[in-house]
Amino acid sequence: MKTILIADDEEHIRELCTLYLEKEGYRVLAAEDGEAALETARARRPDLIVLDVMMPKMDGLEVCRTLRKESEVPILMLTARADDIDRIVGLELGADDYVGKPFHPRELAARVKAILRRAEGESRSTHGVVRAGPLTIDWQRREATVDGEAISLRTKEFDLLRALAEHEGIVMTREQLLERVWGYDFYGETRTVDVHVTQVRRKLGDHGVSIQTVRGVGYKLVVDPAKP
Amino acid sequence: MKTILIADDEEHIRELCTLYLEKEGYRVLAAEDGEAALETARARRPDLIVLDVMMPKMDGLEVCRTLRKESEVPILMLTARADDIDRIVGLELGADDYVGKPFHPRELAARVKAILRRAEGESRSTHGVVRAGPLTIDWQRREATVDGEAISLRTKEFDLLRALAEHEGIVMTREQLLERVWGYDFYGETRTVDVHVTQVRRKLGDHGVSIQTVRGVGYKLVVDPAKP
DNA sequence: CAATCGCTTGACGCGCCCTTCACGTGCGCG
DNA sequence: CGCGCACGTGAAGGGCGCGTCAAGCGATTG
Repeated sequence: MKTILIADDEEHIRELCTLYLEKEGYRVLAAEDGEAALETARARRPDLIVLDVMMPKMDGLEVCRTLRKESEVPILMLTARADDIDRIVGLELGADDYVGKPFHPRELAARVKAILRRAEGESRSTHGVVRAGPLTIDWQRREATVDGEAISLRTKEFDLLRALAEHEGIVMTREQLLERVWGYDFYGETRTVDVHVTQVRRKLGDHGVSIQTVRGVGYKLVVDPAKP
Repeated sequence: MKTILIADDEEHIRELCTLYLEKEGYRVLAAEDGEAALETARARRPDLIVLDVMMPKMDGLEVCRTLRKESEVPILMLTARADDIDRIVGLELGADDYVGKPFHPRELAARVKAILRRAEGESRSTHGVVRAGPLTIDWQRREATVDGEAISLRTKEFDLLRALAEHEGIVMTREQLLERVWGYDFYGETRTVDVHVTQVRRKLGDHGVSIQTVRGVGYKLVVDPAKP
């Protein structure tokens, strides 16, 4: 049986995650701040660690850095800030994956399962690349292609499309997109998202992948199976 | 399992490097001065040796020279002085690579891995040379050429271009470049990178290889496939 | 000791892109 | 069937990221 350590300062998040992860058959440990996380990680040697970035005493980034020097244990970060993401998954911190806040515990459980599977077997074949039908997003090169043809996207457009592509078929609210792409401290209009969606739609063209409006909720990226 | 010998008179540097290298799966030996390094190298026959230039009793340059007469063991030099670099990688000393102090241990680990990979292939053809389209960077001779024509680069410009060329097509942030080229403890402006990029661009000219700005992120080196 | 070189940084200006406003449109619900 | 609300989208403005120049400064060299 695999053991997961989850570190987050909010109790209801720890409880929710524990619930879902135990349902998946994992043993779950919890820590409510960075120092406790580090201690528990060293003492209990979990098979995977979930770290919130924002925590008291020692933040998740610091905990991650410290742990990385000591072991290869897979680490999954929770973050609300899009800015953190590249550093987290990049070489600097060496985390294995991240989940943007707010998240559904089911998604967390899915990622955990995926990471553990990958850690056991091989790894890194799709490093830094997200695919959705004819759409390919390579964020290391920061290039997006549809049907093999490059499309030029501006900063926000790229991040927006990447966020949607990572949740292919899943509806994302404007608030989720704002947090993922703009960061938690963005205080502008939610309608800003709409404008960027329009731009991205125009650039995506008609190649069997599109951003659909879910009226009253948000947007989702869908792949048309009928298209070649 | 490969064995690495690290020689540096500062204990915390030895410890830090040992940590990172062991994490990569190497057995690590340590020596705190030049004579000890030479002794250990002869007795234990490591697969690679990391030498600090400034050491008591016998400096790294001297150790390197001595070892070179006895074996082909790959040697990586650590130096704080930019001036040393030319001699280090030149024919006289024949070190396999260098890392400027201050360096990030992750950087060291990456170079070590690269050298060992190269040493296994025994491919002297790519020894110390990075290619990207018409651009060739021979960092052992510390020469850069475009379309076979040499271009004269200053220290920072050369290291900057090398860093970008080693990640051809991959976006590097200003922070990554600063850490790589300037060292981890550089507390200056990130805009410094921009100025050097401008200089390098000017010297690169228009030969089908260029440094592209990725707005809001950083820079990447791209090769124009259309150019001859 | 003076002269030179290379690195850094401040300043300035340009142009892109983000954001917002405004208005038009169509879907959905009463 | 018509009203209202949610969304699409064009246009404008200005913020700011970046390119570039040049001065200052520490280091090095003759």
